[in-house]
Amino acid sequence: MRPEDVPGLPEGVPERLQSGGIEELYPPQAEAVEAGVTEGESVLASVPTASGKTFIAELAMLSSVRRGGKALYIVPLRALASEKKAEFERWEEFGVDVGVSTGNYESSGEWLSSRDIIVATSEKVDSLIRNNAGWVSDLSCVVADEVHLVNDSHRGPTLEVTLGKLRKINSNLQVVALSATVGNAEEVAEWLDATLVQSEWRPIDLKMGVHYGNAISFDDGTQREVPVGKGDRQTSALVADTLDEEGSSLVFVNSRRNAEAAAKRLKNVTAEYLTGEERGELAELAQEIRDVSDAETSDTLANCVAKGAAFHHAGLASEHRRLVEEAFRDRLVKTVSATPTLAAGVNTPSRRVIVRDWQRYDGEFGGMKPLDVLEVHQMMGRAGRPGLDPYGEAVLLAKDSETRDELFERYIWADAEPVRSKLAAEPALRTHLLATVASGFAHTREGLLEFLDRTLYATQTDEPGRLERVTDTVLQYLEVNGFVDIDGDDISATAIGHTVSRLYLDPMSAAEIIDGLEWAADHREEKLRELAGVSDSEARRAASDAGDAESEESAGFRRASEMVPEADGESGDEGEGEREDENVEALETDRTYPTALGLFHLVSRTPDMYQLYLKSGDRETYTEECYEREPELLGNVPSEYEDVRFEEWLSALKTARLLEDWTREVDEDRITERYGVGPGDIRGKVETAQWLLGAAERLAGELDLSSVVAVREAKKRVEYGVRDELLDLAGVRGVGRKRARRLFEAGIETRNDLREADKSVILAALRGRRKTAESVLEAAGRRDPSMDDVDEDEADVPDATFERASERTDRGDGSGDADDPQEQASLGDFG
DNA sequence: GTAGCGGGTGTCTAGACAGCATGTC
DNA sequence: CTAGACACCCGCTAC
Repeated sequence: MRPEDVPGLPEGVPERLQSGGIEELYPPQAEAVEAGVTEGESVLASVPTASGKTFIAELAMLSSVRRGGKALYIVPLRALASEKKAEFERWEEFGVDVGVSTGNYESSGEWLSSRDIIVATSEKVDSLIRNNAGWVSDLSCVVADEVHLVNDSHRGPTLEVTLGKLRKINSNLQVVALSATVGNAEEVAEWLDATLVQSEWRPIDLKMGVHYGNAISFDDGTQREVPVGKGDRQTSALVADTLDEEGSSLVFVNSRRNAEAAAKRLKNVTAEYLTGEERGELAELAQEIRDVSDAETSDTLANCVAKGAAFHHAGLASEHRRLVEEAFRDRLVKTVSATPTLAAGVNTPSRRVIVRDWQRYDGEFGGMKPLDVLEVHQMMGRAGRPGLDPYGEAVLLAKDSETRDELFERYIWADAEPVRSKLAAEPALRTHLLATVASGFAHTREGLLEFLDRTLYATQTDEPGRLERVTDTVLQYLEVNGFVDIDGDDISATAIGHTVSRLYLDPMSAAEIIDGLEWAADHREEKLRELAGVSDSEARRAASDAGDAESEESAGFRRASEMVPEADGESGDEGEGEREDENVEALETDRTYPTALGLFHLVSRTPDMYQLYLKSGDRETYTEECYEREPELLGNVPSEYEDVRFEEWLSALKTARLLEDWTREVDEDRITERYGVGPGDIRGKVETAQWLLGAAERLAGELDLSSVVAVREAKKRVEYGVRDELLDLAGVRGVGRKRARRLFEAGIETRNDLREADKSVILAALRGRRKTAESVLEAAGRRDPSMDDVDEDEADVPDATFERASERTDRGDGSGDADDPQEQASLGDFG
C-alpha cells in the first residue's frame, strides 16, 4: 500500500509522506489501514518494537483531526511525551497543533482545548478527568501507547481505568492501542472493541541468540565465533566483536552497581577503538557530564565516557541520562550498560543488544526471579538501527550448555506472557473507586460494579466474586476514613474525598497525612515543651555526635564539599558547638511545630513516597535517630517488635533525613554518599516531597488545621533546598540555593536588600558575573539593575574557582561572561 | 617489595506517575 | 529461606 491509497488523510499528507521518502507502508501499517484506522475504526496493533507503530497512530490521529476531531496520545513515560510531541509537530504545516500535558510540564488546561493532538501520561489524563477538563469530552480518537502496561501492578490499573472512563465519556471514541507482541492480544482487542492487527514483521532483521563458550548460536541456526580470551569476560568479548564491525552495543544488567561496574570494565575495551577526533569530543562530553553534578556518580560516568563507554540507570540526573542517550545515538559512546530504564525509555537503538543478566532480585519473591519474556523481548527489540545496520543482534549470555538451552526455551522461542489486569488489588481500587465516585461516574455500589464490569479485569478474571469483595473492603475503608458517605444504596464523596481525588493522592496517603496533622494539633503543647526542654542537653549530645561522625574529615574539606552556611560565620557567633552541628541549628530555628523533619517524615511514610532501602547498619543508626528526634515525629513510634511497621518507620525517617539535609543546604555530593543514592534519586525524592507537601497544605487548609503555615514553609524549603532564612532570596528568579547562600553571607539577606544594597557587594557575591547579577536584580525588582561601571568588591571573592565548572552552563545564552575582566581577575587571585 | 592471582567473606539488590504555579547553577 | 555479582581482604607466588 502506498500513501496515496490511504483514505481519510488531510490534503497534502500523502504527498508529504512520499517526499519524505515513504513509498510504501510497512505491512502492519497497511493492515491497520485496511482495518480502518483512518476511518475511525478502533484497532489494536500488536507488533514488535520499532516496526512503525507510532506511524499507525499518526495516521489515525491525522484522519481524525481531518474529520474535525481531537486526538489524545497517551504515553507511558514523561520523557516520551516531549519526544512524541516533537515527532507530531511535523504535521503543523497541515494545521495540526500539538500540546503536551504531564505533571512537570503543562501547557495550561484551557490552552489545550485549542490543540488538535494532545500528548499526556495516563496519570495526567486521569487527573484531568478528575478535575473536569472540558476538552476531554471533545476527543474523537485516543491512542494508548504500550498498552501492555495494563499488566503493570502499579501503573497498569490507571491506564485501564482511564481508557474505560474516556470511552464512557465519548461513546463513539476511536481507540488505537499500540502494544508489544503479547500472549493474549485477542483478549485485549476484545476488551477495547478493536480490530486486532498482529504481526511479527520488522523493518530490520533481528537475530536472537545465546553466547556460550566461544560462539553465539542464533535462532536461525547460524553461529558466530566470538572467542573469550583467558581472564576476559563474555561481555567484553561481545562488545569488542561488535566494535570490530564498527557497531555499538547495549548491555542490560540487573542492578545499578552492575551497570557501573560493567561500564568501568568496558571502557578499557572501547578505548582501543577510538579515533583521535572521537577522543576529543568525548573529553568535552565528559566535562559536560562533570558539570551536571558534583556527586561521585558524575565523575565515574565522566571517566567512563571519556573512553567511550557509559552506564545508564535511574540514579543518574536526568541531564546525565540525556547526554548519554544522545551520545550513544550519535555513535560517539560505543557501549552503554544499563538497567531496564533504557529498555522502556526513549528510542536508543543499537547494533547489538547483550542481555547479560536475565534474573533480578525480588524481595517478595525471595531471591532471583527470571525476567518476564515481555521485558527481555523489549530489551532485545532495541537491537538494530533502522537505516544504519543491516540487521540487529540480541544476545543472551550463558555460562553452561544447560543454561543456553534454557534461555532458548525461555526467551527466544517463547511467546510473551499474556497481559493480566492488576485492577483487583486494594491500592489500585482505593484510589480509582474514590475517583470514580467523586467525579460522578457512579454513585451506587451497583453503579461501581457496573463500571468495573467493563474493565479488562472483568473480562479475564477466573475468580468471580473477587472484584466485588475487594470493592466492599475498599468502600468500607473509604467510609471509615471519611472520604465517602454511604447512605443505604447511595455513595457520595465527602468534601475531603473530592479534594483527595483531585489532588491525585492515594487515599491512604491522605489518611496518613490527615492523621499526622491532627495528631500534631492534639499534641502541640506537649511536644513543644518537650522540644524546648531537651534542647539544651540534646544540643550538646547532638553536637558531640556530629563531631564523631565528621571526625575523619578536616574542617576545610568539609567546608568545601558541604558548603555549610556557617563556614563564613553565622553572624558573629563563633562558638565551637555552633559551628559544628546541624542538629543544633534545627532545634534553634525550628521553633514552629510541626518541625520540618516531622513533616518530611509524615509524607515519607505515605504509600505515595517510594521507600529508601535500609542498608546494614542503617537499622541501628536510624533507631537511635528515631528516639533522638522523637518529639518531632508526628505520631507514636511503632513498637520495635512490630517488625514491618517499625522498619517502614525507620525507612521513612531515612528519607526524611535526606530531605532535611537537602533543606539544610548540604551538598549533593555529600547526600549521595550519606544515603547511598544517586543525584537522580535526590531529585526524585525532592519532587515527590514537594508534591505531597503541597497536597498536605491543601488538606490542612481544608481541615482548618493550624499547621498550614509550617507545611507551606517546609514545602518551600524543599522546593528551593534551603534553610528558612534563605526562603525570601531563593524565591527570586535566577537565585537558587547556592547563590542565595552566597548573597546571604555577603550580608544581602532579603529581596529588599537586593533592591537597595551596594551593587559591588552583590556583584562580588555572585562572583563577578555581571549578566547574572543584572538579571537577578531585575527579577528582584530593582529600579536600576545595570551593572555597568560597578566594581566588584575585592574583599570577598568566595571560592571563585571551586564552582567555576558548574557555572559554565549558564553561559548558554552566549552572554559572554568569559571575557568579563572581573572573571579574569578572580581567576588570577586564585593562581 | 610488589604486582597479580585465587579464594573466602560480606554486602547489596529496577523503575518513576501525580497538585499547583512558575522558573536552577 | 532463596541468588548472583562484586568489593574487599587475605595470603600466596613469581618476579
